[in-house]
Amino acid sequence: MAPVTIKDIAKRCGVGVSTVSRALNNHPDINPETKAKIMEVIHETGFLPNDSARYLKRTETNTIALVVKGISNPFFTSMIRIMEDYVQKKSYATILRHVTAEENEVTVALSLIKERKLKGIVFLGGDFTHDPMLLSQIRVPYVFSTIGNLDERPEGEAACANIAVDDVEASRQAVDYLIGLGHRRIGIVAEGLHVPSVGQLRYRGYRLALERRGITVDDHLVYEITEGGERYSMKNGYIAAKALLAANPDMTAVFCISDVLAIGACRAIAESGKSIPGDVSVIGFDGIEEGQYYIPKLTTVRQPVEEMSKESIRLLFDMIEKKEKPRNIIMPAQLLIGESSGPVKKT
Amino acid sequence: MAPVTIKDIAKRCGVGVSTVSRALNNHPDINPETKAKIMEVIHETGFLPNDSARYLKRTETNTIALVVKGISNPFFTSMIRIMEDYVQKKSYATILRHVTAEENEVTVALSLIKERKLKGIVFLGGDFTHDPMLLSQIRVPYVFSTIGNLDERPEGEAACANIAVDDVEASRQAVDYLIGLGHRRIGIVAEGLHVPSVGQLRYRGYRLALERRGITVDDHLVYEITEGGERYSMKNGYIAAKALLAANPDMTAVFCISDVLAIGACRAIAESGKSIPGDVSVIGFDGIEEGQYYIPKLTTVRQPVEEMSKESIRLLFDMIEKKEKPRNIIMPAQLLIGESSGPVKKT
DNA sequence: CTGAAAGCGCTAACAG
DNA sequence: CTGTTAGCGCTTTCAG
Repeated sequence: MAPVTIKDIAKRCGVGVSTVSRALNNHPDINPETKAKIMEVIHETGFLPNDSARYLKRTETNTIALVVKGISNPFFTSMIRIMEDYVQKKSYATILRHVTAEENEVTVALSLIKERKLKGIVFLGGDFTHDPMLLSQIRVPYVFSTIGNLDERPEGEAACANIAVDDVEASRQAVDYLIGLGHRRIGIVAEGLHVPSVGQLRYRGYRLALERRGITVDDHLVYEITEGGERYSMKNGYIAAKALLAANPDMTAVFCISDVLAIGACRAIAESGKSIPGDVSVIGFDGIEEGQYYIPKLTTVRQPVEEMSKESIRLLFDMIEKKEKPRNIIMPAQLLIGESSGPVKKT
Repeated sequence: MAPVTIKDIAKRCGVGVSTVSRALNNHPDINPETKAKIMEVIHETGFLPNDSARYLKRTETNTIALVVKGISNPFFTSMIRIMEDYVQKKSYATILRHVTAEENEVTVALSLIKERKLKGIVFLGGDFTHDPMLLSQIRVPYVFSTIGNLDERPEGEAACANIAVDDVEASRQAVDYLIGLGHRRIGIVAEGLHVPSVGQLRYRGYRLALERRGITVDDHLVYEITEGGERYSMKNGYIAAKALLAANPDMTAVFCISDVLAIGACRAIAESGKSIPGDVSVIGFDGIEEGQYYIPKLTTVRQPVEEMSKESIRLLFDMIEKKEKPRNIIMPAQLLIGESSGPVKKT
């Protein structure tokens, strides 16, 4: 059964295909009556235009793409929603593309640009560094959102638009807050320590806080997640905290580089018979909604999701519509004090 | 800057376009040397074939689609992963399509089938009932997964393949377990009470449990979520429990029709100064991983995610490859006893 | 306002 | 093994 096409509609209406196309695309140059009749037949037959064919032919569309790596991360979920809303207000369409851990997000973007004739791209999550050759092939404006401070990137990528919090400084403050509470034996659950990554930046903040306060960094207190696949998972946080606890009975606080990890860590601590924050304080990073429903409510470094999302889109449209140059924007992070942190227990 | 096409590659290699196409698609009828040379040029130029054009031309592809409504629901996240793996083992490609609350999943599926020449569809989440006219237009095998027991569906849809747990019975057992623990004043946080939906089935199980034990159903203990958008959210669970608690000081247990709701409810109970399960027991539904990291660990009705996912794909392929008829499969749910439920406090 | 005709980039016969 | 050719379904000039 051949599917119904624009030709069939044209035949049934006794008009040419171009007229049907005009009806479909809300073209002004069409008789309202003709249009009404065509639309009726379209509904009757349940005709759905073939997007592949449309995009193949079109030379430009008002569409941008959100290319997301790690879609299961709840931190991104809310950003996606806000961005989609905001793009819609600009009368642009959004296409959401999830890339797996194995795919290269730049390649995926390149492919989408060609096929969907995109006006711009927002990258959410994903790798910190990219092949400059590949990157240079992107001929439309694009923005990296929440992928770490640009200044930390290799030289070649300095021209990219970028929006993020100052991961190093925000982490430093979080750990400094723990130190202020009297903690000295502070663990960290991190990832990507030896490659340019958000994890590395946050780890650097951790070290910085300790060093400035004259506390020696003890490698036994550093847990690096190396497990493949979804690194930022509760399970990994759980495993990490178990290991840290076992190796450091004197540890009184843990800084986790994401809330999801922190939740897993809390569970491990609770299971070991210790109380939070009585025996061990826990701090996360991101400020996901879930953390506020956790018991205890998570202390965390809150990234300004709403503003970052809007700013990402704003920046992208500045480049698309006003031909502005890529900018590098640092957003303020905020330490959100919940119930998972407290003063160190007097001994 | 016109993007590089298959023609450019052909020209640069001094071959015809069809030879390039053959190289691209691993066609056997091609000289290995020619192919190697073509592939080299392809990599050099960074050529990416235009999928729209490919799919437009192709008459069939070994592809199935996962059409998911409510992608932020963690319960689906793991199912998606398992299904994708399993489909890959069958040497088929998967395309994951997220549909928003406003979109109609059947329409989306219809459009995908035409464009991507799909062999089959799995619907995950989404509406319980569909326009039979629309449904009948789907000309490839499809399976509804975790969308409630088919027997409860209107007559016209009896021919659909369906995989789910027995929502009514599983809910009945969960509530019966609470009754066995001595609870009499049991609240429920549900959704879609008056429309055919998973929520309605689970609510029916709740009523059934009470009735069989001779406990009168008290409408004050029933909270129906009506808030638009994402209904299954921690926030809604939180709001619901707050309301139930305020209206029923004597309530000693709450059955939530999803784990996400249950987590929100726990937080509300904890904030009201009551203890879980000391003062109030909480039971969820789904068995998401997150629930096992929650404090207290959630008591829940666990859906067999792994088996349901595999069975969904197996069923779909039985229909695709062996031309089997649609079947209706009921999977066993299992009450997973955690730390959020316990005997009613003696007064 | 409307129709005819020319492709978009690719695959799939069909001849060599 | 390889090149030529005819469209896939649609949008878009370009003439009416």
